[in-house]
Amino acid sequence: MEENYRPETIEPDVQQHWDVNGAFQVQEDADKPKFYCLSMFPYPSGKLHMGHVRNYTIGDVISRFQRMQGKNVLQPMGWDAFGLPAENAAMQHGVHPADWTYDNVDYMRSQLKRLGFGYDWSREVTTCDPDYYRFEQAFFLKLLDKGLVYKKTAPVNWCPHDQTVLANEQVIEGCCWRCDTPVERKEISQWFLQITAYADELLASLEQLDGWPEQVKTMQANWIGRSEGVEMTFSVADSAEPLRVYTTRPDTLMGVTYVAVAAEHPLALRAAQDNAEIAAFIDQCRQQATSEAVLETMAKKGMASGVYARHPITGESVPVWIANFVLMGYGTGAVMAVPAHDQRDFEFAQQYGIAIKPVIAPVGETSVDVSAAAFTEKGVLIDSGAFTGLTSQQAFDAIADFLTEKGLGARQTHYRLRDWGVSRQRYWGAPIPVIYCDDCGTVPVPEQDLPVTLPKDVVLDGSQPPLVAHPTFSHCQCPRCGKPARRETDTFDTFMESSWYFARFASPESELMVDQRANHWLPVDQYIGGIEHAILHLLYARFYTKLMRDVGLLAVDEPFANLLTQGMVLKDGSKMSKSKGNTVDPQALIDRYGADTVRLFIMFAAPPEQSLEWSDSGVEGSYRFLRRLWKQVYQQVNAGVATPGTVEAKTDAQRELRRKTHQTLAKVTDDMARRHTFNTAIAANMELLNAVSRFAETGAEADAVRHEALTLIVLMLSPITPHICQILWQHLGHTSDLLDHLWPTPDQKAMEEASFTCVVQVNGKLRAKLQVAVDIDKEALQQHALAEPQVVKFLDGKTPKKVIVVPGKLVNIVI
RNA sequence: GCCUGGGUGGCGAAAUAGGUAGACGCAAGGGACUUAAAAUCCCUCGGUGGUAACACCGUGCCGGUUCGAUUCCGGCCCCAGGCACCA
Repeated sequence: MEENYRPETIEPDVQQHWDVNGAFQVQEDADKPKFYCLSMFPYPSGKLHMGHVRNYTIGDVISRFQRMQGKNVLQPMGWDAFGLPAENAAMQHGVHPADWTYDNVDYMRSQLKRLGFGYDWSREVTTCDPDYYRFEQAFFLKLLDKGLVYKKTAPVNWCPHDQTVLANEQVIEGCCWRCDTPVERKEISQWFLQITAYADELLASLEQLDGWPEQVKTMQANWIGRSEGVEMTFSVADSAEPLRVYTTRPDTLMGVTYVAVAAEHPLALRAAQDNAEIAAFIDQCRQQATSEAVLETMAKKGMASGVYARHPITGESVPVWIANFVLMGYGTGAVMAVPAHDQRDFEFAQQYGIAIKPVIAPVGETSVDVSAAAFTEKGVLIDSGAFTGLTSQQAFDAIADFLTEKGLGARQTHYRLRDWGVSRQRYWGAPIPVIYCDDCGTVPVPEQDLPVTLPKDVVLDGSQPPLVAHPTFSHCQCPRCGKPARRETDTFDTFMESSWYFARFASPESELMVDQRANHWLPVDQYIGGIEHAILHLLYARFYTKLMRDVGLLAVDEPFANLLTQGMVLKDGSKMSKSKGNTVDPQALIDRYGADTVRLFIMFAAPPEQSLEWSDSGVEGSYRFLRRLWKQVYQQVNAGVATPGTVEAKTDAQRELRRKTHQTLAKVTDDMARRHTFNTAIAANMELLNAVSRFAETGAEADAVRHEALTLIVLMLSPITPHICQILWQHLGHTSDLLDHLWPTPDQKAMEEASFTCVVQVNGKLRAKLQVAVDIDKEALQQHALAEPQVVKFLDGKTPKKVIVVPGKLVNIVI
C-alpha cells in the first residue's frame, strides 16, 4: 500500500474499474426492490457549476446508499438541451446552437464522469434530438385532439427596434437588454395547454405527497390558488358587451365605486377612438413588461374612460377607469373596485379623487374609519340596502343568490393558476407540429409526417426569427386539401421536454414515448433538484404525468414520491450565476484535490436543503481529513493487520472505541436514511477517526477493534467518497465488492453505556454535572443533585419550590 | 407588491421530540518536530470581569407562554428563492 493518498492516480483507476464492469447499468429485476433516484438534468450551458456538483453529489450519495440497502438502483442522466442561451451563443460567437449544445454536452459529460457519479449512461437522453422531441410533438397533437390544447392571444415583451420577442430575463428595467429600447407589451396568438382543467387534482393530490417538503406543497397550493367567488356582469351604457368581473368579496359589492379595465380591453380601445388623451394613455400602458413582479410594484396609474357601468344591484352609474395594473390576458381584463375595503383600490381612489364608500364594519360596530387605510377584514355590512346587518359570510351567500336569480352573475370557483402558454417565438426548441391553411384553418401535422425536424441551415443574427426567414421550412402543403399552406414557426417552451424526461429514462430507446418499463420504475423514489424549481417545473411535470396517465401511457398519478429540494450555492450572499460573475469553477478544485475531496466538502459544508455559502478555504480541510483517513489505514495495514476474525473488546479503551464506533454507525445510518443530513454524518465520522487516532493500544484485540472502526468508517463514507473508500476497502483485506456490500447494522451490545452525564440546573441555569448510573432511580438522582456543592451554594439554606427530574437527562431545581 | 424559506462565534455550521448553546470543520494565535520550509502532531479559541474558582451577558429586534425557549406563539427588521418567456 502506498504511504500517501494520491487521488490523481486512484480515482481514474477506480472509475475505469466501474466502467469496465458496467457497474451502474441496471435492468428491471423482480428479485430486488427498485429504487429510482433522479437528479434534475442540467441545461448544457458550458461547464458544470457548483450547483450541479451539489445536486449530483447528493443524488449519487443517496443512490449508492440505497444500493447498499440492497435496492436495484436506477440513476440516469440526460440533457435539457433546448433553450435560449444556445441562441445567444450563436449570435455572440457565430457558432450554431446545435454545435454549441453538443460540444457542451460532451464536455459536461466528461466532468460528470470525472466526479465519479454512478449513472447508467446507456440511458442518456438529449432533448434536442428529434428522437426525443418527436414523441412530444405526437403527444401535443393527441392533447389537441382531446381538446386540452387551444390557441388564444397573450401578452409578450416586444422590442420595437429589434422586432423581436424578449424573455422576461431580457428586459432590464423596462428596456431591451441588447439595444436599450423601451420594451412594449404586444398581444399575439399562442398555443396553450389547459392545465386549469387539472387544477383541482393538482391541488388535491398534493396531500398524498408525504415525501415532499411542506414548503414546496404550500408554494404549489398557493400558486394554484383556488378561491370561491362570484362572477358578475356590469352592463355598460351604449355598449352591447357588458363587463365581466370576478370577485372573492361579493359582500363588498355595495361599496363598488368604480370598475377598472386593461388598456387592451375593447371598451378602452373604443374610448380611445375619439379621445387622443385616452389613446396616448393606452400607448403608455403598453410600454410595460408583462411580469407580475413589475405589475405589482410599479406606480399605479389610470384614466377615466368617460364610460359608465351600471351597478348590478343599485343600478347606479359607476365610472370605468382604464388602469395600467389590469392585464387583458389574465381573467376577464376587468376588475370591480371597492376602495373602502381593498388597499390597492383605496390608494388608487385617493390618487384620483374617486369616492370611497365603506360598507363593512368590524363585528359589533356600526361604522368604520377608512380615512387612512382600507378596512380589509370581514365584518358586518353597513349602508348596504337590503343586505345591511348581515355578516360578510351571510352577505356572500345573499348577494351571490340575488345575482344568480337576476341572471347577473353566478358563484364560481376560480384559480390563480393560468393555462400554460407553450408557444415560443424562438429557433432552438421543438417545432410545434401544426399547419395553417387558408381554407382548412389549423391542421395538425399527420402522424406519418412526424417529427417536424428543426432545420439546421438557419441565419441567426437577431434580425428576424430564423424559422420565419428560412427559405423552405414554413412553406408546405395542407395535409387536408393539398393547397400551399404555412407551417407554424413557433417552438415549444423547454419545460415541455423536462416534463416527461423522467419517464423516458425507463425505456430510452423505445419506439413508443414510454413502454411498460415506465410503470416498473415510476414513480421516481427520490427526486433531487434546486428549490428554484419548486413551482414551475415540478408543477408541469406533475401535470404531464396526469396527462400521460389519462391517455394510458402511465399508471401512476404522481411522478415523484420523495422530493429533496437543495438550497442554492451562494457566493457573496447571492446565487452563483454567470450573469452576476460570482461563479467558482469546480474543475479547478477537482484538478487540485480530486473528486472525493470536492464531494466530501460540498456535502459537509451545509445540510442539503439549506443554501450553501461558498468559501474556497475549507476544501483544504476535507482533503486533510481524507489524508488522515488514508494514513490511519496505512498504519494499520503496514502493521500487518488485515481481516482479523472476531472482535472482542477487553480493555476500557477498547470498549470505549467500540461503543463510539457503533454509536457512530447508528447515527450515520439515521442521518443518511431518514434525515439526509450528510454534514452531520460526515462530522460523526470525523469524530470517530479522531477517536481512532487517539486510541494508542496495541496487540491482537486492540488491532481488531481498530480494524473494525476503520472498516466501518470506509463503509459509511463510501457513498460520499467512493474512490478512496474502494481502495482502502481492498487494503483492509476485504475481497467483496464495496458497491454491493450491504449497509452494516450497529451492534446494540457494544453501544450500551453504564453511566450518563446528568445536568443539574438551578432556575434553568446549568450549575453542575453528575456522572450517574443509567438505572439510577428518580429519588436518588434528586437527592444526588440537591447535595451538589454548587446547588447548596445557590439554595443558601432555603427549600426549593419545585424540583423537576427528567430521567436520563437533567434535574432542574426551582428556587 | 404577493407567496415560500432563512437569520446562532472571525467564518461554514451543530443542538433530531421544549432540556448542557457552539459538536465537526475553517480561519487565527501559541507550541513541538525540522538546517529551513512544507507537511504532520499538540494546546487555546463567543463576549465582559476575575490570578483563579467562578459570575454575568449571549442564538436578528421587541414582547409572550414555560421550571426551562436557538426550538412554541404574536409583532417587527433584514437577507434569499419564486412570481408564469432564464433553466
